[in-house]
Amino acid sequence: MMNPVAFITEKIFKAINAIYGVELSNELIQTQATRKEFEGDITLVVFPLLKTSKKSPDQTAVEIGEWLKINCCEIDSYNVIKGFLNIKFTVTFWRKIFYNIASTNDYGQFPPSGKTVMVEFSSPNTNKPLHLGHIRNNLLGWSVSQLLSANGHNVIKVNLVNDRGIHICKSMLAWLRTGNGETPESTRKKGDHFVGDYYVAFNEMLNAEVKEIMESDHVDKDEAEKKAEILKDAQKMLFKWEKGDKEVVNLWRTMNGWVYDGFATTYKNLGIEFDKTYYESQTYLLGKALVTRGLEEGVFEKHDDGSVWCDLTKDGLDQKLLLRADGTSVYMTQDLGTANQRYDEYKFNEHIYVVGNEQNYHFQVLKLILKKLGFGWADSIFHLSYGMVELPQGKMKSREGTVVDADDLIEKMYNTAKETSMELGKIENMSEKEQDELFKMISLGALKYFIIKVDPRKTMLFDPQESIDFNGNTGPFIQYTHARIKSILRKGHEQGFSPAQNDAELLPKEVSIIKLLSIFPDKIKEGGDTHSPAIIANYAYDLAKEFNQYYHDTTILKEENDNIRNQRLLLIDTIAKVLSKAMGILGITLPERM
RNA sequence: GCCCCCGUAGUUCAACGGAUAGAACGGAAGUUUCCUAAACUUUAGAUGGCAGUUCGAUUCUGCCCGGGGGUACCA
Repeated sequence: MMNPVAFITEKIFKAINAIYGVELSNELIQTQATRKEFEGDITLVVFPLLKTSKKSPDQTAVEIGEWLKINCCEIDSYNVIKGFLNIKFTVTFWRKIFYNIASTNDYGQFPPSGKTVMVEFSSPNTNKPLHLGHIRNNLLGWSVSQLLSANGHNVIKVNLVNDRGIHICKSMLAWLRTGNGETPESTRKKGDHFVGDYYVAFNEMLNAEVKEIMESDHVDKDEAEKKAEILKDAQKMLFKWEKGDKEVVNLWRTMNGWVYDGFATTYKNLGIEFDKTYYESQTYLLGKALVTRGLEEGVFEKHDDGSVWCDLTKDGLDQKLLLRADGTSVYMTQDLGTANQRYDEYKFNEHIYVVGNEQNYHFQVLKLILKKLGFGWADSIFHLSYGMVELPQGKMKSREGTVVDADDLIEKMYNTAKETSMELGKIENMSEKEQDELFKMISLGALKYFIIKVDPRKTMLFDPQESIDFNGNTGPFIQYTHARIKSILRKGHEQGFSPAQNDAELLPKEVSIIKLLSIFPDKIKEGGDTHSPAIIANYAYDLAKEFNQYYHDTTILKEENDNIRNQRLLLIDTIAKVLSKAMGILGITLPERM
């Protein structure tokens, strides 16, 4: 596949070698797309080359430009402005690039790299339904996985379900006390919401009891919580669970089952699936062996009370607890164990954890300890740390009831998509089923694009009202663009036209679209390297916008010259294909009509 | 206290150390005889502050101001 940037970089390398007799490292050859206000396609920044040329910026630029023009037939002309060498390729060159792209199957897909990448994401607790924060996690995890696949890697998507612990016991206890034997079926509730409601009920009971104790015993909140019977009961239940108590385990199984049914629905609605699901109840004991080993090797130390620690003060960090005084393991212990297990299982080249940035410290420590234990693959762990999602009124707090529920949100988006589409009245001739699919497509496209287009590392603001906007830099804008292209192609086909490559002339706008198409693989690569699907999202938007402007001031179907018309049809057909591939990576499907 | 992240138009987001800091929404004014106006065109509007490094700083360094997160027996 010919890439204009790689092509010109190589030519410039040769030019410098010929003119100055120096073999320059590629880092010094800095190119960028030429700004619209100047003539040219690709621009060389000559400042880094001045040390080599020992001449003024303009002189250097002219010398290189002149050499290129004489020695490369692909270069049409050049101009120099303030130390920037603007290079313009011939139309023949661009046509060749265009032809390559148009005839490439699955353009943007890299050949197999032989690398295995594991991506862990979602990682829900089983005591409450998924919320907006999980949605960002899920969408990120999914799109990064797709992006890495496009880069040719063998991707394994895994979920780690936190299905054990005190929080689950709280829901269980509340259900035993107030549930009256109700089930999701009997109440017609989604399983995860059903269980989540008992978690809320538990906290209400706890708060009531704490308040009582605070008043009667005149103690503060922390002290009162320690005395609360209901909390002790929950802890007893956890103890029973760990001992394998039959009744407790059965209840646990039943309630978790309800939650899994609910999760499955939400994942399906989001279009997300995993290759493998790990359950913490099956892995929480892992890691203890590693602690023993670390103790033997002197990497860890045991305190007088029996707790085990890793001293990281020499690395500029704190002391880290690995085993409690009672011998039970903590989060870190489990993660050490599961990472080790997964490496043994898959021998991954990279393991990405999609986890919020409040755990930056955790992953810093995790990698460090794995290294201290002598695991060379510790360096292949990458924490894809994403920022929080905030609401207009501030942070989401489950205690204050300001969480945005995932299922509610999906439903609201659906209804808005429906209303808007109905108002526009362009879908009357569709069947109910087609309409339903379209509304789903549009609402999910809006939601996914809105979240993915933001740099993962940044805290983002989610305004439920504004996110349902379908204008501007949004998913539906791109979907609409795709539907229009398809519509034009259908119409063209009806009239007996078909997309075809020939040597018809290319308009400047067409060249700029081809330029944009030619950098798609670079964007896939960049997005994969930086683990940022946002790059793909913004690229797709640029492309869609470019099409809209192009279509506005060019004739296609009415063009009388067969060659020109067919070439233009091929161009927009190629745009549709690239849009489809790009959005597919983000988990967004594009409609044939809307 | 210590450690980490962030601060860009009224708002939400962009910008490998590169040219005159880009979009979108919202505001103002326009466009509908190739598909489908969920579109297009024009217009006003921003780098928290002070130094430093550099040919060149939103980007790198230091200090200050403002916001968020973490911080040893929660996950």
